[in-house]
Amino acid sequence: MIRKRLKEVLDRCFAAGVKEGIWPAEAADYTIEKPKHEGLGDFSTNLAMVAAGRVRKNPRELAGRLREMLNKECDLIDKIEIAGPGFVNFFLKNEVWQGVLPDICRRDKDYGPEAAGAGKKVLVEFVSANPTGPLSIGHGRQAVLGDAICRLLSAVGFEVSREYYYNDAGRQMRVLAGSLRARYLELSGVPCELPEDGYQGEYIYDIARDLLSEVGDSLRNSDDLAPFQKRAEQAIFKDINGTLERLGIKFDNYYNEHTLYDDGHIDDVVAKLRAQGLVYEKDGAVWFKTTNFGLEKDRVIIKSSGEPTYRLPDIAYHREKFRRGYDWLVDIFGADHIATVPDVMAGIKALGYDPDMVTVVLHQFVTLMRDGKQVKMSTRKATFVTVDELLDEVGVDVARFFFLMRKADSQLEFDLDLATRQSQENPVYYVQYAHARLTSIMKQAVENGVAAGELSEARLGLLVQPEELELLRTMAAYPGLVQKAAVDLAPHRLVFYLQELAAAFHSYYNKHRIISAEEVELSRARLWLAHGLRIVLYNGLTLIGVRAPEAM
RNA sequence: GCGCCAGUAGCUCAGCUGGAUAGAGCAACGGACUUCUAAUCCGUAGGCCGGGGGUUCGAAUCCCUCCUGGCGCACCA
Repeated sequence: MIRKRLKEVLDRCFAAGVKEGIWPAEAADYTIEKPKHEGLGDFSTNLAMVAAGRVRKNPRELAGRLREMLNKECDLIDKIEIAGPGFVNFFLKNEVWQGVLPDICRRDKDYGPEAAGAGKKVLVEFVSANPTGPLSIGHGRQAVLGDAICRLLSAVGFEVSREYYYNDAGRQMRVLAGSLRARYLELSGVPCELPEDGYQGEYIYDIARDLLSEVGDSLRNSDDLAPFQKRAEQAIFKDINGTLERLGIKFDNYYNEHTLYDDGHIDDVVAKLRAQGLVYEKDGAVWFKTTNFGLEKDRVIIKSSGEPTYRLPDIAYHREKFRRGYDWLVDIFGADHIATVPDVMAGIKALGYDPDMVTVVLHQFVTLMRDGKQVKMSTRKATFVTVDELLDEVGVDVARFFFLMRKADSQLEFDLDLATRQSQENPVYYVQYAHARLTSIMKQAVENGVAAGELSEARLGLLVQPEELELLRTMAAYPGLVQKAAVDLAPHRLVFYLQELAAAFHSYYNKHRIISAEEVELSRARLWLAHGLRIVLYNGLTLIGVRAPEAM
């Protein structure tokens, strides 16, 4: 907000300067940012340096001209300094910062970004785990990441649809059904080996036990895998959905790969590609000429067995997403799925759609650390830790916060020792504690008869301590930060911001008293500051799906 | 061999569109509770931003190259 106001002033001066021939119009790509170090002002611009680079003039001289022009604009700016190689630093008036508080308090839960994406429809696909077993830690990261991204996009005005894509057919599911059948037979007294590459997890036994107690041994002589497959899928989806519910995640739609076959989309995609000469037969299989799109080699889309590979439905699925009329498609995949991305993009392009409308967020893996050592996980041996087990151990708030602490590109080391610590070093509690503390102060104030009074009568000009102004500056940056985090699909920035804001508050709290019977006016102003802080913390925590407790 | 991601303090990681003196948490060390919640704070220490070249007013950030780690490179998903 404030940056925007300053930018308008600066743009006006820049335009005037262009007219006078002081700097060229091409220098318009200058930026305005917050200096890294204290004492360099509230904002800073590189305008003079960018311009000087174009016309071979001394940047400090141009900075001087800029300052002269800006000196007439005094409603925001208190002081202007020229520093370093030619930065122009702005020191804004305290009133500017104090002025953000009424805005925050009045908007309350609505305080945040403007709806820049207004009306645009975005489809976010995430989790998309096939029903072959419980959600693992990696899925957990993806689920929370995807959910946070959705929340952010909604916050900036996008119309968000959350979709879970799954496949309940094919080899994987047959193996799953075979595994269940084996366990079922074993439990009903018929010795039976797991099929090759079978699912070894304990959860298969659980499903088998339920099945046995329900239908008895009536399936003992059945060679048909269908009832086993159906049973396994139902049970596993129930489990997955239970986990997602615990995490506070809801999907708008579950898209079954099978509908792509039923509705003829698979055949149609092949026909369309074939019509363009992008498909050929070799070794009994059907190949897609991905080399036409700059890729290294062609890929099989229909196996010699007649079964499509995952690529074909993936392409058809993405085409359906386009056809359903979204403005933006976001896919969230684990790093192990990277190989599919170029193939799908090639397919989309071949079918006449714009791959630039798809953004793929690839996230790296999660390693669990316990007692300073890595917890070894293997899906095959079923030694993985499930999201459910993690939630049992650390709770939803901690799990969500930890999953969001790293950018998607980084591998995430989940430190269970740190996560389970109920106090001190745990960053989740650190932020939550700030909110609880603020709540407690507000309550305390009422009990002591030092109520904040009317906002319109509060003397916010009394908030002149460096720590207070710093808090106000940070609070003012919140909407812009959320905005940027949303369009960049980077929720970790919000997590870092919240830690920063909490730290600034804790520090302030230890240095200054908010409630004071002697200085009533100051108390009132500070209580409004506390109120505003509480709003920003609450909104930020809510946006990442972490609770903002009133007491701890 | 090829592709993607990463390499920043002892450990885990931020660092947005290239900006000024490189940031946080944890761990370590030394302090602060008769006071609004000490799940807190203050202070100290800790760095060839993997190496080497380049681009420019200016590089952790961009380009090239090499090294290390992770993940891919199926007629699995």
